Amino acid sequence: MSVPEAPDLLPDERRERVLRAVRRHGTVRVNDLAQMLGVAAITVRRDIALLARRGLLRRVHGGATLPHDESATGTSADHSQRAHGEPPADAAIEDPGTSPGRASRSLTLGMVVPSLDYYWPDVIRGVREAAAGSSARVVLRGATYEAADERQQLTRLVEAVGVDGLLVAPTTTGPEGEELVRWLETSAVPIVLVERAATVGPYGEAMESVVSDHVNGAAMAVRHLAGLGHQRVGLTATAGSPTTPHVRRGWQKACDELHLRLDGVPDLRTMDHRDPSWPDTVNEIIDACLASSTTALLVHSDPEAISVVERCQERGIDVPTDLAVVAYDDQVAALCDPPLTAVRPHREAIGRAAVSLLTARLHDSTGDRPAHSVVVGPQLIVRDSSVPAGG
Amino acid sequence: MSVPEAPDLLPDERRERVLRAVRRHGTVRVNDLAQMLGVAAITVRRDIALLARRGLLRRVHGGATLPHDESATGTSADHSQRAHGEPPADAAIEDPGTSPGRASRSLTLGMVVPSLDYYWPDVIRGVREAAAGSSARVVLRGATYEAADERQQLTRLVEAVGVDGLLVAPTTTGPEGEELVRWLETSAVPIVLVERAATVGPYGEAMESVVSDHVNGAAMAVRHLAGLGHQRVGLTATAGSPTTPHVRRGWQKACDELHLRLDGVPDLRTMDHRDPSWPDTVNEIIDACLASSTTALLVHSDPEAISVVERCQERGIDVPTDLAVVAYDDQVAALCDPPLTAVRPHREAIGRAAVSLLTARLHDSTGDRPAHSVVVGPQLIVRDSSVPAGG
DNA sequence: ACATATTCGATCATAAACGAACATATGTGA
DNA sequence: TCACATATGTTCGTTTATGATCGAATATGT
Repeated sequence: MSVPEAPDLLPDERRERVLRAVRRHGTVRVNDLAQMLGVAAITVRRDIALLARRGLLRRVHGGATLPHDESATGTSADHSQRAHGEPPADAAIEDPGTSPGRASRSLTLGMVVPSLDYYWPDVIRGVREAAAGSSARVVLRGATYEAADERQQLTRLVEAVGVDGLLVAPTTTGPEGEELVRWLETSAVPIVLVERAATVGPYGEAMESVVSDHVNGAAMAVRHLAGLGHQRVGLTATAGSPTTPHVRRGWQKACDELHLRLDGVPDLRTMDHRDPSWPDTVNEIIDACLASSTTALLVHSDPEAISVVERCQERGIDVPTDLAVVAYDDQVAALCDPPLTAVRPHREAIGRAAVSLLTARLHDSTGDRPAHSVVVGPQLIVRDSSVPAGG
Repeated sequence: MSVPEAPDLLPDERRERVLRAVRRHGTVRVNDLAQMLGVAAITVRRDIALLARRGLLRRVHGGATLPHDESATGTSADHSQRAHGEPPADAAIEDPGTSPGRASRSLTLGMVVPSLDYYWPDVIRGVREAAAGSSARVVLRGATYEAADERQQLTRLVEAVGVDGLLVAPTTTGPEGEELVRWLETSAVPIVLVERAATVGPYGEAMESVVSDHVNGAAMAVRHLAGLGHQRVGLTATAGSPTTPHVRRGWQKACDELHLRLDGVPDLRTMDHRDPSWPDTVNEIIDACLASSTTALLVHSDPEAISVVERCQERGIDVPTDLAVVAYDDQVAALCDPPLTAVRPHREAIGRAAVSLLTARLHDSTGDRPAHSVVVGPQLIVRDSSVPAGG
């Protein structure tokens, strides 16, 4: 369950979100929305009243639902004529160039993700939305980070469930990873890797994949900080994460390009914030910055970033004046005080793109469709932890 | 202090930036913009009001968002077509009858390619096919490799033809390239780069693009040759081509990975086969291979590869026994005798993917769709110029 | 039906955003 | 140089957005 998201939105943006929530879930409760949007219930009510007046949704006691007949009102530009009851699909539906009369047997897509509590829920949401938009069904399996487990899940999905294609976020590092990829290669159904990439075959052809451009994401953070005048930008990243190597590469690349010094600048790999040793680690991180007069720090995973900022404040180090902090990942970064500047991989877009890619392949009739890889650019959300003035 | 920027811009430039910010982020806040642009809030407000009057964005309390029916009015509304008296701005009060959802209005896509006689016809075919599949219209313009020319074409497409989006294969190298990219950034319509990539903005965000993975394409060729036992794999590539750097990088990378020697191995950049000096160049290429006992050669552009093979045969050098040849590009490679093994960038797929990407963006209603880049994997077509016996 | 728990909405208070009017540049052309 | 248009910033009163309070209205369970 995601934390109450509280980036202060424009009134109009908020209403847009209310509308999206209604379309996605069919019905919404005032209080849920209020909590989610970080505003008072009365505000949500007023929003709903406004939207209802425009015919965009229907007010009911306790919340709102989809309007009964949308086409009659005609006031909505972007979503009309959706039969009520079927929520979704303001998603980007990528039509794979198939002609309209194509056999539209509804597809079943299998998805295996390494965890269900971090990062992936948003990806899954994107998958769900996009799948609903092309009336495909999604069968979800959560695996641990053990490759054997993943193979079991995958086998089941293909053989027992009979999915038409797979979205897989597998372990691709280490020996089991290699083996898993080789196993995937032999799969009977098309596969799209999600947030992973791999090459297969004797010549090292690329597998189909959808990934965030973490390299450029990290580079963007560095460029932002360099633009603010910082000469020494440090990095700390959780050792276990698959994205860490990419973040580090992007950080290095951008520092090189901008001729920022790297000698002595912290480049740390740490446990994550749930590890018992974390409190000590935070101090070490901060000490390393102080010792090397590093004035800006990119912190992989926003919970860790929040932790660093809090400790800085306890130690009398002002953020952003003494140390500018940018979080890599934007799940909870907005909730910190001050709100953290963060690089946000667009997780829903990843999910949507993965479905697009897989359905495009499944609909391909030519048979010589080459492997497509989609790279989704992260966004840099500038908040207060990096810029001195107000925001 | 000096946050992102402070250079005082021309009013018009500033408005372009406002517009760009809205297009990039979906919504913007007056205060954020004011700070970013280094002007007072009232100025931003006035800009927003002006732009809203032209229908280029929608005013909301606290900022601005994308206009509701962007594709309908936004692009060509500027001068032609529309009487001055009627600001289409309040088309925000949607016309009920005409637009029952944005998907219905057929799109017009503009495309500018650097040439019409090599490589691009197949890309264009892919574009045409995909566009027809989603009943979009394509307006094509050929430009030379001069950036000024491209800008003229692009301006015309946007302002006179009124395209909804652009597929552009621009010059992105050299100073004109930089400038062109900056110009593209301010464009009023979404853009997808084709076979090019670029980053924009203060943080270097990626532009939307569709490219062939020439790096891995070349690497695949090397892996193929290494798999056949070759220890020294040379490269020759035409100096003028934009793909050459990628091919070279892939070749180097694969050689490194496979621990193939690079010292003394030919790494040549040449004129193309229409240059008067080409016949001499071919001999030099072959001589370089003989001199360094290089037994395999990757040749950029298949006409050049054919030429090399023919000369080899004239000189009594057997292909593939004495020298294995792989062509990079597969337009005419199959017609050689022996047929050439070739790396084939899937040009039609490039075109199709570009249309998919652009239409997906044009249909996006959320406004926070991040930049997607599609990387299409080339295929290695193994023929007789690399494998000795029956392949 | 009754009791209880929510939910709703009128009203007021506060904060932020807005815009009219005026003031101050910064050019531009006679 | 002056007259004049344009562009921008400042002040201040007005409008909009939001939250808190509290009595009324609406569900829900017995």
